[in-house]
Amino acid sequence: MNKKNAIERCDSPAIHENTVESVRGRLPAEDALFDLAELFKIFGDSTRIRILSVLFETETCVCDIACLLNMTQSAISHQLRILKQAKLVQNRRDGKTIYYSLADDHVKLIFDQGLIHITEP
Amino acid sequence: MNKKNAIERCDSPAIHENTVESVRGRLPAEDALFDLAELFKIFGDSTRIRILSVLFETETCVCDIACLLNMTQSAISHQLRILKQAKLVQNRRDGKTIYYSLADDHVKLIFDQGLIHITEP
DNA sequence: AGATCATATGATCATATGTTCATATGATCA
DNA sequence: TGATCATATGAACATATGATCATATGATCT
Repeated sequence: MNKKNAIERCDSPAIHENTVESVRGRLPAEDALFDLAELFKIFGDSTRIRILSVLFETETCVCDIACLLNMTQSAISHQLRILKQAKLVQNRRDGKTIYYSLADDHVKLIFDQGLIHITEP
Repeated sequence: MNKKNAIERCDSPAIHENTVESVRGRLPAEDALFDLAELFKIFGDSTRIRILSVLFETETCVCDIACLLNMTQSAISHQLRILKQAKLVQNRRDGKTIYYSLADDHVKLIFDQGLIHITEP
């Protein structure tokens, strides 16, 4: 077995070539993993998590969310924008007021799955 | 009703006092929400997600992970440290080699729940 | 013991991210 | 129409974060 057969794609050549090759074939697509990381990134901020936990209860306007979380309207608005771009929330206008609500049932499922991990010993 | 009864905890006074007060009582504890955001923050990075997706297949040593992901040993080691501190992975030593594996079944459940959201229309 | 291998870690640096401030937009009401 | 209210947004700034580089640690083998 000469050097050409060794896996040398990186500075740390694999120790277990068989394992590496086997696992490589079963990994999810890079794109999916990237998108998944992006999704969790959205959940990975206290402000956004708190906003979502408010919206789990009821649709809420920007102003009320700001009040509930004791933050500025601007900060909340910026984060709502991110949540909306990620399609986790949606909104509707009623006169001057804009109400935000969850876009999706998955959101709560993901949230709850995380909560289980947090609360269990 | 005088001003003292109005909710003025922030620069954006609530429009719907009843809703705000009602929701306030039902929100999860601040600590839990903070921890939850911290948890999702761990998942919110491509490298860590890719590492986890490797470990879903089999326990793997640092070197092999680096090879699989085409990254340096150091970068992987740093991220494994973060995953371990978050108790998402564990490790065992076998001679010079250190094998990492999932610490918890929840990890895959959270991962999969996110994947559902990604893959569904 | 010395050399080597696998991994860990501290410092550094560039980039990403969240909040603030000022201001813009868009709708309602007098 | 002008004033006001609710929300959105751009710029600026401070902090957080991830990769790299150099080096340390810890185990194995001769």
